[in-house]
Amino acid sequence: MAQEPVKIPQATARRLPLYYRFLNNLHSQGKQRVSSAELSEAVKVDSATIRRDFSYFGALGKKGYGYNVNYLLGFFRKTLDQDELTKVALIGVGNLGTAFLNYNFLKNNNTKIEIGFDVDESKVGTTIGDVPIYHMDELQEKLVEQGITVAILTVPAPVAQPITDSLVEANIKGLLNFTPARLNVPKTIRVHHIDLAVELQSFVYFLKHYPITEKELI
Amino acid sequence: MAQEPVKIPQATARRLPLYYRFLNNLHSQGKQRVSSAELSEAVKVDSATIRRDFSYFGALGKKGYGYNVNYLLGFFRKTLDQDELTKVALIGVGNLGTAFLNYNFLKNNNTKIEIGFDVDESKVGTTIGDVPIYHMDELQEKLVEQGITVAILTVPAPVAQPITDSLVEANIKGLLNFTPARLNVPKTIRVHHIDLAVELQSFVYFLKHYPITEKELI
DNA sequence: AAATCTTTGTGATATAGTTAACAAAACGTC
DNA sequence: GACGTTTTGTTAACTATATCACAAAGATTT
Ligand SMILES: NC(=O)c1ccc[n+]([C@@H]2O[C@H](COP(=O)([O-])OP(=O)(O)OC[C@H]3O[C@@H](n4cnc5c(N)ncnc54)[C@H](O)[C@@H]3O)[C@@H](O)[C@H]2O)c1
Ligand SMILES: NC(=O)c1ccc[n+]([C@@H]2O[C@H](COP(=O)([O-])OP(=O)(O)OC[C@H]3O[C@@H](n4cnc5c(N)ncnc54)[C@H](O)[C@@H]3O)[C@@H](O)[C@H]2O)c1
Repeated sequence: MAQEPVKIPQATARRLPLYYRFLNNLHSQGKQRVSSAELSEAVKVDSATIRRDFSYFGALGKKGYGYNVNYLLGFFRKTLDQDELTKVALIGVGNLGTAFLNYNFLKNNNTKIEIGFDVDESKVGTTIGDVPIYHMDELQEKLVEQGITVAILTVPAPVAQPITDSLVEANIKGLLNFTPARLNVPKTIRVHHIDLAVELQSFVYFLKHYPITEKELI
Repeated sequence: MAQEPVKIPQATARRLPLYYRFLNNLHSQGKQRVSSAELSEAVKVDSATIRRDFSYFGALGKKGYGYNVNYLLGFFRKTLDQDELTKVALIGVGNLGTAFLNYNFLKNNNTKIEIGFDVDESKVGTTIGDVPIYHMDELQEKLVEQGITVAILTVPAPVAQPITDSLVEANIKGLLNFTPARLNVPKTIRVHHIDLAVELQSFVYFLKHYPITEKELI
C-alpha cells in the first residue's frame, strides 16, 4: 500500500541491492517466477522479512503465485536508480584502493569509480583498471569539474581527517571510510565506516563467546 | 552489576574492538582518565550508549571522575582475548586477498593471517607480507595440521560454495565471506558476509533517498 | 466449477537497540 | 569537612527490526 516516497526502513534499504542481485541471477537462469520462500533460501533472509520489505513498495506479488521475476527486476531497477550512474572518487591508491580500482563495481551496479587520487608520484599519471590517478593537489579542481559527490577513503589513518576536510570543501555529499579513523564532518554529510579490522576482531569475539545455540547467524 | 559470563548484546560486542582501539590511542597520548562524553566524541557513539555498553561488564568507572584509561584498557585486553592469538587462513590471493595479506591486522589486534591458499601456480610457493601461499590441494591437510578454524574467503563467487564445503570438512568454525555468494553451511558454523558491492550500492541509495534531516548518520 | 493447494500481505507480537533523564556517588575546591 | 560540580550507572521510554501466524486471494488440479 505504501508508495515509494514514503521512507523505507534503513534495514530494508540495505537489503535492496542484495535482492536485486539475486533477482538478476534468477533472471539469467531463465526463471519466470519466485516465491519469498525460494528467495529466502537464496539470500539467507527470513521469508517474512522479504515479504515485509517488498510490501513497503506496494503489492508486488500475487497470492498463490509469488513474484514475477521480470516485473520485480524492473521495479527494483527503477527504485535503485540502476539506469543512472553515480560517479565515485577513490582517495588513496594503496593496497586496498588498488583492489577496489581493479574490481569492476559496474557489473550489475550503478556506481563507478571514475577517478583516483594519491600523493605518491609513482602512481600519479598512471591508470589502474581504466581509472586515471591524479595528484592530491588537483583534488578540489577535478571533483568540482566532474561533479563528483561520493568518495571512497583508503588512505593511512593519520591523514584521513585533513583529507576529509578538503573533500568537504570540494562539496562532497557522502564518504565511504575504510580507515580506522572516526571522522568529523558537518551533519549534512553522510559518512559510512567500513572498519575491516573491527569486523575481523568482533567476528573472532563472537566465535569465542557466542558458540552458536541461538539462531543468530547474522 | 552483570558479570562477564552473561551474554552481552551483539551490538555492544561489535563496538568493543572500537573502544579498545581508541583507548589505546588515548593511552599512547599519555591520558590517564576519560569520560564517556570524551570517548563519545572520539568514537562517534552516543555517550549513554558507551556507559550502557561498559555497564554490562560491571561498574568500571567512578562517578564524578570517569574511567581510568589504564584500568579500562587492561580490562578490555582480557575481555577481547588480546593476549591470545587467533590464527586465520585466507583463501583466494587475488586483488582483495593480497591487500589483506599486506595489511598488518596484528597491529593492536589479536588475529593474524597465518596462511594463504590459491590455485594460481604463479602464487603458490610465494610469500606475501610474510604469509606463505599454498595450493588448494593442501587446504585440508594444512588447516587441520595448524589447527586453524577461522577463514577469510576472497575467491571468485562461483567457486565460493564448493570451497566452503571443503572448509567445513576441514573443521572450520567461522568464515568471513567477502564474495557476493550467500553460503550454505551447517548451523554450527558462523558466517559473516561483508559485501562491499552491496555496501557501496546501499550507501548511494541512502544518499539519494535519505537527504539527511534525521540524526541517523550511522 | 468445485475442491484443494499455495503464497501473499499484514496485524500482532516479540526481540533488539538507543537515548533521555536523573539520583546517587565521588571528585575537587575552598 | 562542607559545598558545588562532575559524571557514572540505570530505570524508563522510545525507536527499530524481525518474526509469527493466518485470513484472503488466487493458482492449480480434478
Ligand atoms: N589493506 C587492508 O586490508 C586494510 C584493512 C583494514 C583497514 N585498512 C585501512 O585502509 C587504509 C588503506 O590501507 P592500505 O593497506 O591500502 O594502505 P597503503 O599504505 O597500502 O595505501 C595508502 C595509500 O594512500 C596514499 N597516501 C598517503 N598519504 C596520502 C595523502 N595525504 N593523500 C593521498 N594519498 C595518500 C599512499 O601513497 C598509499 O598509496 C588504511 O587506513 C588502513 O588502516 C586497510
Ligand atoms: N576486489 C574488490 O574490490 C572486491 C569488492 C567486492 C567484492 N569482491 C569479491 O571478492 C572476491 C575476490 O575479489 P578479487 O577482486 O580479489 O578477485 P581476483 O580475481 O583478483 O582474485 C581471486 C583469486 O582467487 C583465486 N582462485 C580462483 N579460483 C580458485 C579456487 N578454486 N580456489 C582457490 N583460489 C581460487 C584466483 O587465482 C585469484 O587469485 C570476489 O568474489 C569478488 O566478487 C572484491
